[in-house]
Amino acid sequence: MNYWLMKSEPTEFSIDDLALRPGLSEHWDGVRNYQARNMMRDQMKVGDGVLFYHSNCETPGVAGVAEISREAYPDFTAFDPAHPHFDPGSTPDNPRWLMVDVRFVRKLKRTIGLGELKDRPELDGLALIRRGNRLSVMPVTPEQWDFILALE
DNA sequence: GCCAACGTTGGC
DNA sequence: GCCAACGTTGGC
Repeated sequence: MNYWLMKSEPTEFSIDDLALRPGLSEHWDGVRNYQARNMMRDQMKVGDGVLFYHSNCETPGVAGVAEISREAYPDFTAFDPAHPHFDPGSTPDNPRWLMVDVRFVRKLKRTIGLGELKDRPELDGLALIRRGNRLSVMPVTPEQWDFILALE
């Protein structure tokens, strides 16, 4: 079993939104980075743990826990010219982008802020806090997973 | 293959 | 709103 951190802007899709979805599950569209796509395609399995991270907002940080509920399949938002995530280079016959489904597990009692994560030497290797990091999907080690959730 | 220009991400 | 950092694009 693997662990992940996935970023979303809460104004677009937040942990609270996920909790309101039927079946508590929703597709995770809009990943447009090859490194992130490859991790989803090659490594993400049903049941993997996900730290739900709120980005580009008032309190950036880990806001909840989710799990992978469906493995990678074509991101259909790339096929729709009217969709903000449209990519003419991706077609149903030859999809360039993939998505997974995630299921709500729980919302944290408080958001564990980015600054707090940066302060912890135990998390030095975490991709999230590497300078200039732009991955929206990144791996988390079991040790990092336990450590972050213990901060709650 | 190089690299400048551009668009995006995301913290602040 | 600003801007640093990054990935992608495309001319050459």
